[in-house]
Amino acid sequence: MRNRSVTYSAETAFHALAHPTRRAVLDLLRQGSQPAGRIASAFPVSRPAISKHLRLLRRAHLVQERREGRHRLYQLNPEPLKAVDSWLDQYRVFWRANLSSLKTFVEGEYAKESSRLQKKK
Amino acid sequence: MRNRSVTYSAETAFHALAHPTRRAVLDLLRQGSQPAGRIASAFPVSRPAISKHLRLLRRAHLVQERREGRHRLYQLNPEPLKAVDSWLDQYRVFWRANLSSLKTFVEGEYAKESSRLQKKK
DNA sequence: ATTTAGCGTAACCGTATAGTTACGCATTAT
DNA sequence: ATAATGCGTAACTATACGGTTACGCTAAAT
Repeated sequence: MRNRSVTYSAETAFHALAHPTRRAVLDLLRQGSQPAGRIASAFPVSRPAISKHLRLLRRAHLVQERREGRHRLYQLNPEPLKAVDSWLDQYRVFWRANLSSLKTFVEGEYAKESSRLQKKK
Repeated sequence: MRNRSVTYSAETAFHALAHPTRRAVLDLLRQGSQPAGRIASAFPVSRPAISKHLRLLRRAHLVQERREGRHRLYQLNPEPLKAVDSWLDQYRVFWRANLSSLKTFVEGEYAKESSRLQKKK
């Protein structure tokens, strides 16, 4: 079977990652798939609360659900994180560069724009 | 002067990045610092709305404000993105690994847990 | 000295979020 | 057949969020 690679939007991924509990759920799942109840018991909030976080993670395709008897096993799917990674990619050059030289560059850029700014109306 | 490197929490950064407009603002600032008004004019929402987004980005230390006469120049600060990057780092191994072998690994992990799961009360 | 420009903040509003408890539906155990 | 387990969903509540308009302060322009 061919390795069909799907691309996910960074949009839903970023949104899903915004909540600390959801990031912690993913962190937990790095150790292996776990049933919903076990995931819930790892957090100080109620089971339905976790259930809702899991739904959001499912929608973001960050986890996959698999029914196993009366259990629902959640498995990590790291694919959408690639989109986050490539968004970050555009910024790596900025934090890798020497910061003071970056500052100079940025200020230079604004200087260039400055005249245009004045002219604008 | 020493290069004092500060570490920022991933928490506020993730939260700030959750909104598409704020990510777009950062994208805009990659081209160089800009005054608030110019930033606002690049978006279909009102100026106060952008002002609030900028406040959030400021709190996350993703931008820095600098007064220049009656202008307020906003400058990108990529530092907190490092925290996001290192969070992602723990996941790179997962998406780099062959997915089918990852699946096998994860299922194996659960199998190992399985007996413990049964015993739990 | 007034006026205009640039921009943040306050007050307000509708909607989304994150949490709760109550309930219901499968699946396994007895 | 009945009871218990695992887990999602509905209904509800409080708070956060993102947007708006109105306002006010400071800096430049006239």
